[in-house]
Amino acid sequence: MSEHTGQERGRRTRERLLEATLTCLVEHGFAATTMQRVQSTAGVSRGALVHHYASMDELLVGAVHHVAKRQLEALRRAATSLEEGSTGRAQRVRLLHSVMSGPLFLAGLELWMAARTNPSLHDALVPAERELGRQIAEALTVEGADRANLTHLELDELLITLRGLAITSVLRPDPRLERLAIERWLGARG
Amino acid sequence: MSEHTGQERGRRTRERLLEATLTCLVEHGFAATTMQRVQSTAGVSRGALVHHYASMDELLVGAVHHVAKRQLEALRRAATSLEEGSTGRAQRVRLLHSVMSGPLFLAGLELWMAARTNPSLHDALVPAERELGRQIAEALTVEGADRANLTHLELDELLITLRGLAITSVLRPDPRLERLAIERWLGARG
DNA sequence: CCGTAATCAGACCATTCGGTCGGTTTAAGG
DNA sequence: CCTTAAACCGACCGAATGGTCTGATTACGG
Repeated sequence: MSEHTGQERGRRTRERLLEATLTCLVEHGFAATTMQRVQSTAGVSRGALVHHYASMDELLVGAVHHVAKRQLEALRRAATSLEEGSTGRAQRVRLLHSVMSGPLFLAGLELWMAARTNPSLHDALVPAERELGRQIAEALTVEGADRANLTHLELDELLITLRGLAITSVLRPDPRLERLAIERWLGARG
Repeated sequence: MSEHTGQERGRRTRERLLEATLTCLVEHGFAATTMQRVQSTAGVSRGALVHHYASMDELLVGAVHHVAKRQLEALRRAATSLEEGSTGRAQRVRLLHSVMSGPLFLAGLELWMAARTNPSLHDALVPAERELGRQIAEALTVEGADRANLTHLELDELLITLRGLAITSVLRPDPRLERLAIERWLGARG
């Protein structure tokens, strides 16, 4: 049962490297996320890092997909409660909010900003984010509950608000304002 | 009349350096905004840069105040149309939106994100942003037009939406969605 | 006119960066 | 068992980084 196969070992190393990359992004920011910091955070040699990710760009692209994957996992795990018929839009919004905050989202935000001026990151992030959006929509939709499900447009609008909320909270955390903004969003659409 | 005085020369140099810093932030991002790039963009020697801003942190703190100043100038210039009694909330929102997009805001956004993990930048940005918010509120308020003026809370909420809009547009510019989000915000408060 | 302080110039420095490379270990297959 | 390839190691490299330092130039008060 103990998976000590060769390719499994490589897989684990890559996982540790990507996880370390997210940690660095969250704790030190994009500018201070260097290969040396990532390797020491992961507890991995330079050779190992460079073997799996030949350049910084490759590592960052890997991080993009990793963070998307992790966010989707988190959402799906949280969304199981939806299947049990329990109700409304408010719950969906709360679910999405939980994914659009916290360390995972912060790492994604750093990559998002960096992608603006980094072509290879940009080329990886845009389609990844598009796909993530699709998966999120799917995970939040319950067959038959047409009244509570969100349209694509509503989802886009909600994402905008949540992003604004997240980036605002980065420097000015204000739970009261957060709750209020979400309440208003819900209230505005009856 | 020609201001060739000594301290005026220094002031101009500082101005060019700060302007070059904003240019670098917008065109290359925070991570690639180095002292060398700033000095060559500004067309200034290393000695001059380091004379006015002894460290990178000092330069960035200077940039924070510069961008705040420039944003406020832009808003005030645009807000003159308000004084002439011309109406409503929609115009205020449009005004604010014009300040919360474009290169100037982008530079501020880079600094905002960087401030999360840079203490001295954080210490400079938080109070500066608070003050800017205050000044913005003032610039948008017209005495007597109580019905059209925005409350502090409404302003905070609007800023959240506009920030979300801005950061979304960084990677997925969608004028249609932008307009829609703003319309909804206006409509929701009748 | 002179001294002094601000401004500017650019050579220089230690450190860190991303990336290369030769060699070793480990696992898989014939 | 032996070959082969993937995984890993860490010394090494040139380039770029933020920052220091010595002098030159400029402006201005006395």
